[in-house]
Amino acid sequence: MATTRKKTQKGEAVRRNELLQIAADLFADRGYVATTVRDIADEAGILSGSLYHHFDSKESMIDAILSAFIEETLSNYGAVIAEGRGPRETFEGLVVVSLGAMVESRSAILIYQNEARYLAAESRFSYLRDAHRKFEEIWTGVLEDGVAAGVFRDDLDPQLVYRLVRDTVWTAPRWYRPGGSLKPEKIRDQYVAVLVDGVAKH
Amino acid sequence: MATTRKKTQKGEAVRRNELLQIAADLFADRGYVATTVRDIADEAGILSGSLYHHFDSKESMIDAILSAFIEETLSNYGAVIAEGRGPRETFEGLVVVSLGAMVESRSAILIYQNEARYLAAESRFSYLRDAHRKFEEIWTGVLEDGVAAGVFRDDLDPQLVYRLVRDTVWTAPRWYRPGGSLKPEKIRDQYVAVLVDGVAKH
DNA sequence: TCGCATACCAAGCACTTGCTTGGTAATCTA
DNA sequence: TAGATTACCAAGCAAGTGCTTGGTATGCGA
Repeated sequence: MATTRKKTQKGEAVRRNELLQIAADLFADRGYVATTVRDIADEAGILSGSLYHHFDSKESMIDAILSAFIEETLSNYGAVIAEGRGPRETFEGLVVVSLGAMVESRSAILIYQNEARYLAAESRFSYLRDAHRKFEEIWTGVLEDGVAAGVFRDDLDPQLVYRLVRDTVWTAPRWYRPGGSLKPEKIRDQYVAVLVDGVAKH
Repeated sequence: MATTRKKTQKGEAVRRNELLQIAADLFADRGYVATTVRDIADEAGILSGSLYHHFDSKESMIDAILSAFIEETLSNYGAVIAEGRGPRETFEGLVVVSLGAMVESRSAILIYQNEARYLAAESRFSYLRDAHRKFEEIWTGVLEDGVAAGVFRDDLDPQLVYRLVRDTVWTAPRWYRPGGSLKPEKIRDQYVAVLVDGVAKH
């Protein structure tokens, strides 16, 4: 009867997400330009034209991937800030959730790192510039608080240290291998230790 | 006559290097795959077919760019090691020359960062894997020395910290703008301060 | 059981890609 | 000054690109 208002044969959005995951893995692996719609279709076991039943274009695929990643990351950052702890703990929290995304959103991070720069020039992807600015504001805000509170080094340049830390945590997915012997917890602990000691006043 | 054994109308290798620099800037900017031979030729003021008078293929261009960069970097690292100073000073020296390359070899670094991973799979570019291994040996060697000497933190994992530092210094060329208001010396000082304090024992 | 939406296939179009070919004006060498 | 070399142009080819079109088998709701 009709508790489910709409129900298709396989779950309308399920297949779409499957295809997005396949596309994301390929984009991350080979690069967006080097990945063809035929590559994606092959991996999904369909023909290239059939992708256009689910998506307007190849571009709309990377759009969906990047939008979801940004939304989730901003949400995670917001949760850390909302805890309202001290600069040192908040900084550590941002590092931890960034490295945590390495496990859950590895492909999306790699795509964001590799493709966002030139995509952001197109109006369709202007939200990338907004996200970029928000990320920077969050990180530099915490760093400035820490300097003002006297827990971070006096000579710390928030913008430069933000870039250092950002490059560090967002580049780790390049070499991190899910399921490998190098556990994310160990990476996290070493990174937190070095970065926190690096920014702290001694 | 004839102190110059060979002398062509413009200096044989000069034009080749001009074209390589143009190609490097484009590869760095748009990515190797996304850059067409027509792009390179346009920038050089010639037609695409004319490039093949100077180069066998598009691939041989990126080959020449990466080979030169690796040779120079290994040479620079070797000079730092050869000074035979302590782990802390040697570590600092490696950071400094890496960031120095950001100014002189910016495009090559970006290409190495963005394209080396998948190129290394091809036999033609197997030297990339060798270089990668040498880089790692140099950095982890210094880190291990520092731990053994008691100047670096006891819990330091050389391989992980190498990756952190490597990602940090080699990613900076992504946002560094030559000739901009942000001077390389300032970047260098901040990075050295944070990284050295991050790895040092307190 | 009928009508319809879903999820695909088969074929191919317009365009771009790296690269090749045949030729030519300018310069260097003997 | 004659021949060779250099550095390019003009034209185009084969392969591959994203995407479109028209069609079809399958399952769902009424």
